Formats: sequence, C-alpha cells, structure tokens
Amino acid sequence: MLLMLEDGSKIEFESKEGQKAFWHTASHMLAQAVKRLYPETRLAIGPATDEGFYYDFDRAESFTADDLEKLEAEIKKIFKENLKIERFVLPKDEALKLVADEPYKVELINDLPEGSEISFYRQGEFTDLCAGPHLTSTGTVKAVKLLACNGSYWRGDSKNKMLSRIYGVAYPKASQLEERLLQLEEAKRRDHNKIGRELGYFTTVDYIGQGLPIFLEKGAKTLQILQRFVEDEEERRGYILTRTPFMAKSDLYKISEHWYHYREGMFVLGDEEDGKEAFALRPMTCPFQFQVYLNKKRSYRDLPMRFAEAATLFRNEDSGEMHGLIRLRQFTISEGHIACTPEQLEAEFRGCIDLMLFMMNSIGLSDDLTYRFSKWDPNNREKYIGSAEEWEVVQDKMREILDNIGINYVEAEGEAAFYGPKLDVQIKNVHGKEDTLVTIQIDFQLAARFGMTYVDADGEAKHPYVLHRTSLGCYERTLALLIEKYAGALPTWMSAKQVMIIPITDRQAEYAKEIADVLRAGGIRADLDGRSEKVGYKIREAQLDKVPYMLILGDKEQEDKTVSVRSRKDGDLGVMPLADFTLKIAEEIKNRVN
RNA sequence: GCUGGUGUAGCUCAGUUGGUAGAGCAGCUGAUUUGUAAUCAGCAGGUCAGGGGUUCAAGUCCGUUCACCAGCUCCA
Repeated sequence: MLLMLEDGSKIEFESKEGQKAFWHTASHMLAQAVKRLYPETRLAIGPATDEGFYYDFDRAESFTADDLEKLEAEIKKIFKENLKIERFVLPKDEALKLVADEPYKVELINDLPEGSEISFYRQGEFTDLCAGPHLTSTGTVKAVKLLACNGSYWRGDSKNKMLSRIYGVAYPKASQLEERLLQLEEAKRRDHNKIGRELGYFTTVDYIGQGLPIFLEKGAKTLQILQRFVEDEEERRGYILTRTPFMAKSDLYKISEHWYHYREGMFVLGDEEDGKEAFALRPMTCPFQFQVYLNKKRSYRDLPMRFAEAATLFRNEDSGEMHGLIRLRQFTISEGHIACTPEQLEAEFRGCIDLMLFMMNSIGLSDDLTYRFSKWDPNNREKYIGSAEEWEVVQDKMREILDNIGINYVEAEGEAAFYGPKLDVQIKNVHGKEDTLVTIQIDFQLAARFGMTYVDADGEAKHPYVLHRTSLGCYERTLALLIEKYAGALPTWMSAKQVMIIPITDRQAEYAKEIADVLRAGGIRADLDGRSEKVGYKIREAQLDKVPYMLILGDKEQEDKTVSVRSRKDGDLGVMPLADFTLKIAEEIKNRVN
C-alpha cells in the first residue's frame, strides 16, 4: 500500500521507513488523544519502533486499562476527523515559547545542537516537536490498538523520573490489525515461559526464590544432552576440561577487582566484618580457570591452551530482572578461556567462531542470529582498563578478523567488556526482545593482572592474549530459545523422550517391553508408559507431550514382529520391522536432523 | 531497584453488596480391551500465595511480605 508523506514523497507502508512514518503519526494521534482527555498530562517522547509505537507521558496517576480503552476510542475519532498534518519550522526562541508548558520538550529543544532546524507538526488543535516524517493526514490510519501501559525512565536513565509509556500498533486496514493481534497471540503460545512450564521443562517455587528454576524431567534431560554434546565437541577440538570451585575467598575477587566493582552483583557468604574470612559465590569463571594456567610455568610451546568447563555462576540480579529461563540468579554457561600468543590470536578467534557456528547449526538457531561488534566508549574511560592505543589496536584487529570471515555485524559503542572488545551473537525471543546468546571476547588486560605469562622463543616472559568465549551460550537461556523456536517440540536428537511405545491392549504389554528394551539398548530414549499395561493406550497424552515418534502395537504387529510408526513431523509412516525403525531413528539422531 | 498488573485444586477458570469453598479436564478405584483429541461409574483432591489487621463473621475490605507477568534500568 502506497502512503503519501507530508513533504509530497510517496512510500510503501510495507517498507521499514513507511511503517515508521505511519507508526510515528499514530503516536502523535495517541498524544493528541491524551491531551484531549487528560489535559494536565505532560508530553515526553513518542517514537515508532520496529514493532509499533509508544509515547511517554508524565501524569500524576498512571493509565488504567479503562483509560486505554477511552484513549483508543478518542484516537478513532481523530482518524475520522481526517485532520491535515502540517510541518513548520521555528527559530529557537519562538520554539521555546510555543512549548513553554511542556518541560520535557523545552529540555529537548535546549539539547539540540546550535543551529539545527527545529521542526513541528500540527494536526488540528495538536502540535508536537518532531523531526518527522509524517503522513499527510490522520485519516490514513484506520485501525489502532493500545497494547500496554508501563513505566519507563525519562531518557532511559534510572536516576530520572519514571514516566508512563503507552505501547500501541496501528494499520491502514482493520484486517492488518487483526492479523497482527493474531500474531501476538501466536507468540504467546510459543513463549518458553508458558509452554516450558506446561510441557514439564521447568517450574518455579515461591519459597525457593526468584531466578532459581526447578528443572523437571524434560528440562533436566535436555540440558544434560546439550552439555554432553558441548563437552564431547570441545574435547574433539583440543579443549582441556577444568573443574573449579563455585566459591572463593574475597581475596580472589580483590585481585580480579570484582570485590570493588561488582560487589552488588555477588552473593557474599560469611562475616567480613570481624576479620573472619568472607567468601562469595562466583559470578564468573575467569579467575578460577586462570589458576589452571598459573599452576605451572608456561612456554610458548604450550600455547594455545584452551580451557572449557560447564560453569555454574551466581549473580544477585535485581528483583525485577529475572525472566523465565532467560535471566536467572544461578545459571550454567558453556564457558571457556583460551590463552594464546599474538600470532595465534586470529586462528583462535576464528576457531571460536567456527565452534559457535557449529553449535548453532546443530541446534538449528543459526538462521535467527545477528552479530554485534561491541566496542568500548572512548568518552567513558573509567569503565575500561587499558590505554586508548591498546583498545584501538585490538579493535582494529577484531574488525579485520570479522571482515575476513565475512560476518555481517553491526558496531555498538560502549558495549565492550571492561577488559576488551566482544563479538556478541544476538537472538530475538518470541516477543521480539533481543538478548545475547553467545559471546566471544578478546582480553588484552587480565593476563597481566593475574600474572599469567609464557616464556617466548626469545627467552622473554610475555603475557598471553586471553579469549573469553562460550560455544553454546548459557544452557538455560539456550534451552529457552530452543523451546520457543520449536514450540516445545525439540528435534529428536535433543528430545528428552524420543519414542513413546503404545500397546493398544494389554495383550501387547510383553511385546511393548521387549521393544522398549531393544531401543534403550541402542541408546534411544524410549518410554513405555507404566499405565499402558492397565489402561490400554494413551495416544492423546503422547500427542500432547509432542514425542517425536510413537510406536503403536496391536495384535497384528505383535504377530508379525513389526511396529506401526507415527512421526511427529511426517505423520503415519506405516508398518515396518523394528530393525528398520531403529536404523532410521539412529541415523536421524546421529545427523542431528532439526 | 522502579512503574503497572496478577495470585482460588496438578491445569483452565466460577465464586453475588463480607454469611458453611465450586465446575470441567488431569489423578485414584472399578468396569470397558478399544487403531489416533475426550468410554462409563464412583472416589479423592484446597491453611483461597504467606504473616498481620478490621469485623459477630474475610476468598471477598485494609496493610505488609513473597512469587509470577509486562515494561524501564541493568545483564549471559
């Protein structure tokens, strides 16, 4: 659908820019409705996003669900009024006069660089400071839905006042809105936090606490499968397995400086006041795994050294931060550190990316990833250690490697770790919210801090580079994304239960046991429902469990020593000898078919 | 941590202006022995998230703690 913009240009609604102009116009209509119904409200900002639009308001009481309905009705009036949208530009003094009653707008204008154009958009009685672009009239918007009202800080800073943010979506056709609302419903049906609980992956208990999930049979099993997969693959790739403590004396964290900079985020045990020893649960693995390196004097001939561990970490997150399996207080990461020489850095970095891609391909998430090159912020020096020159050199090296590999990344300033730049592998959850799944970091600082050295060919002691990396990411978070990707029905190779055996009557009970034994002996996770002997069959339950394969056994199958196979993916596969089925599923598991 | 919402049986939900806690599904027992989303009958299941307060009387009103959800901030 072609949209007309107020500057005379035309744009497709389906294009990203078109959608933004449309949603931005809708956000102005929301602000107009708010000013009509609640004139005492002060306006902050109201941009379009990739998903829709929002507007931040400052009002004594927050908006209720009832208010949202009224506002929706008022917006509908505004689009029926078909108000013309006009742009105009004012000099700074006149602009400030125009928005004198809107303190947030005054602040925005005062913060504009000197000499920049200050533009406004007017529709009917409503005028807003805005860079545009916008539609030509409010009549183009035909359908709107206000989705939620939440708090948000002015300018995204938690030191500032909390405002009320109203989220919404809008479309040129009612049918498009309906379609979008259906999509949102569908997303909820895939939400790992909902179906993960329903399908028996995990649960939470209020008297255990926030961010501490209980993994149920299915979740625990899948986590074990993933961990074994990672450990086997890393062993194949020359990693050295480590096993380090979950806690340490404060002394360790004083060397790493976590004690001074990350104290809030740690669970501290013991009494540090009385001169007694204080301990803390580990929030990261680095200083523990470094001790393996430090255990002996190292030569350049030892390098690269690759260490790996399924490392359980503890972070005392703020109470509002936890979310399903995405953000936890205790979690296990496929952790690893590589010590190497400068000459080995590129090959090792490439190796990390190759391993990460292998993992993501194996679990089927590789198509959903984006890459972020996280750099330091030269204007915020106190957040980072090391000199500007060192940072620039390492970042240039990292960019060069990334370009050589041909990874399509976005650069993000101020997202680096305090000791070096990162490649963050990002993924969006079912609600469109982005999180880091995997991270690979170059560290040119901590080796010196921990006294890690190697004797080089020239006899000099030197500090190695350290790569901090994960391969599969944090197991719990990755499981969450997998549950959402596959709507709870994981590929056969990582399914906690691969085959459900269903005898139709108790005459087949013995045969069913026989088949279960054969499959289990072949390493296939086959389940013979304990109640099958009594009840007959439980096909309905098996479907709900979304088992990849069901074997249905009747008199005929028993007599012919065959199985009737029903596949989750391919439906009814007919009757076949057990050996044929065993070969088929073993092949599928071996090749990790997703 | 901040803003808002939610909390009744394993699950989905009823529960009137405060007056003895209910249904369906799941579970158990018995019957049924069946070919792909619901066979029949019976039984059991609850400190209404947890303390506290108001009241003759609280699932319902007030306050508080906890947990869950959405968002902000922060992060793997």
